[in-house]
Amino acid sequence: MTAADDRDPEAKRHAERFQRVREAHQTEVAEDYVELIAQLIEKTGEARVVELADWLGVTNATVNNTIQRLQRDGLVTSKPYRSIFLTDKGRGLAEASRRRHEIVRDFLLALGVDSETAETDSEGIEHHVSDATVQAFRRFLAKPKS
Amino acid sequence: MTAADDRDPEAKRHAERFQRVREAHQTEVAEDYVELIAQLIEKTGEARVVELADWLGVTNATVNNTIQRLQRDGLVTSKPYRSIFLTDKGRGLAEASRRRHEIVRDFLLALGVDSETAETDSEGIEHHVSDATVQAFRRFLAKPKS
DNA sequence: ACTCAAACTTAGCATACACTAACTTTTATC
DNA sequence: GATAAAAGTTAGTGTATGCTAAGTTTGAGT
Repeated sequence: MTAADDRDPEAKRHAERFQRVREAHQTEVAEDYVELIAQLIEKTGEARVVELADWLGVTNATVNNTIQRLQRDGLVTSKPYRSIFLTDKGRGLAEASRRRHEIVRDFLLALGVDSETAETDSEGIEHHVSDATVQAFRRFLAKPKS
Repeated sequence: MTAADDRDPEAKRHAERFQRVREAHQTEVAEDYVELIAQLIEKTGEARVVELADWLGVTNATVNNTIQRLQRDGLVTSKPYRSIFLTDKGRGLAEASRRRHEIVRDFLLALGVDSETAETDSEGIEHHVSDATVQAFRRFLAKPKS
């Protein structure tokens, strides 16, 4: 394997970063769903397909589809025509997502971004901030404001 | 249309945000490609399939596929077995993406994030920051450091 | 000018995520 | 308790994004 690895090392690093972004993509939907499911359960006592569809802006059929994948992946449980529950794993992911989401949103607000933008952008950004960046956001939030 | 719109207005706002994130997703790949194509052309004089594949960490076949879509969308031109060129539209998108990407990366660095993390996270974040947030990042960068 | 490796393309496949349309189950109301 | 509306499900479709395997074209070196 002398020949195989003589790629431009910069290209290699670049490619690795992209691969990480692609991986993040695969968990985005799952994170959004479990986060929302947790919120709905907290707020209304249960999470139903129509509610999820309403909050996500997709059809019932799409939600159903996704819920099946989440179930396959061990994040939720649900029986036909019944409401949806989080597994321990799902609850853990929901908690972590919620915390990260809040920090990103609060950080943007602290930076002077208007609240509607902070809500929207944090929704997209939250899935792409590593722990190191979250820590940096936290440090900024902890700092006195001048 | 009295009945159709009596949804929870909070749900409605939430759904709209998600729709925006979903839309951003559709342009992410295009942005990454044209940004990289512009860089390769600048650096080496041309953009070839193998190079793109190498820098993106995907196969040649995947690049080919994507290039065809970009061509359909008017962002690049290319003839079989030849190198890839940006259209005016593609160049415009590449420029805008590069600028936004740089600001996000510089912002993270200024915040104290280590450089490898800044590179990786900015790659994911850049597609989800609105103009308003970019402005906030800019303001922060312009500010004297204490 | 031949030859062969590298580059590129094509075909076929898989998964995620979205949709509509049609159907079934549950539930609320009379 | 019958029935209609609401909720949920299923089937079928489409696009984006990825892959492997097999083929074609180009171009470099002899």
